[in-house]
Amino acid sequence: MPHCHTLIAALRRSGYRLTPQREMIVEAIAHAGRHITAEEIFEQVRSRTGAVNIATIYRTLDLLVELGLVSCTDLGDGKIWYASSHHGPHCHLVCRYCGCVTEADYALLIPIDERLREQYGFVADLHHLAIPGVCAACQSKTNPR
Amino acid sequence: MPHCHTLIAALRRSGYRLTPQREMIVEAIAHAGRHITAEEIFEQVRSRTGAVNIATIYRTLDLLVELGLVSCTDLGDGKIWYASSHHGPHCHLVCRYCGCVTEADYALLIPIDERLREQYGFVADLHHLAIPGVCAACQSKTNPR
DNA sequence: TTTACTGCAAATAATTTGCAAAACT
DNA sequence: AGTTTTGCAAATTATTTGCAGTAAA
Repeated sequence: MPHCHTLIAALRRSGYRLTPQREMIVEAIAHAGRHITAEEIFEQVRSRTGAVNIATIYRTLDLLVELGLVSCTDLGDGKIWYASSHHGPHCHLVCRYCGCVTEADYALLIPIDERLREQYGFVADLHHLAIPGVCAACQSKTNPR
Repeated sequence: MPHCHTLIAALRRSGYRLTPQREMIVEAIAHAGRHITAEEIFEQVRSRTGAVNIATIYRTLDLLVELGLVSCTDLGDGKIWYASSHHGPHCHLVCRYCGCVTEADYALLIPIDERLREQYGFVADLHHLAIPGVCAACQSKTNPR
């Protein structure tokens, strides 16, 4: 488990205390290998020890995001999805019918990044962009207009 | 006020009843000329007559969205933003510091639209995409890493 | 007159907060 | 020891829902 150690070390280096709760939360995120919600982390940690509170999960996540160790994305489903910053950039294709989320190549956003910077002076955070639409599987189910 | 009449006519044509509440809600959206929230519509309509319920606003908005007369966008601030479909396609640049929202040209998303279709079979709904980042004004306030 | 629509009030659901007790360093 | 961090429970916020009464058609 090398990656969660990096995160834990970063927490320490920033002057924050290492508690068993934080350690377990960090491990849950680092080992997930995908985006997870606060609730999922809560369930996962609770099944290991029983001793955690959902408020602690939220507070720790806020901290990790602020330190830049974890990224968060709003996929428009009312929850916030978290992932280790180690998880490379990509965008999320969110289907409005089945709700499925596909990760797409980040490269196709690069030209947009540049143009937003030039034309609007806007530095976009495209590393976890959520794009709504209809997935390939749901294409046929949709009534053609 | 020609545009709200279009929406009202469309409601009628679809077999829905025209109530004073719906009329006022539709007018609020059509005349806003920008995206507004359910709460804003509520306040606006209430100041005109006092007789509306927030639940009615939500139910009417759901209906209008379903009929395709109104579009809704999640700008990641916990609210849903509504606009008349008459309001042309564009994307929203949402600043994560000051929260300001800038409308950007839709044209720069067209290449992405095409590539998502080709490579992933995903038909993106980019007409009101929200892009998180940092606006020009907040650029200087941010601590350079 | 029929039944779609509204108002009201209570229910959700995810997240946040205040405060006293517990535990890192 | 001293301050950070946690747990608990209550608060918040945006939105939804059940149901009985009201009003378009």
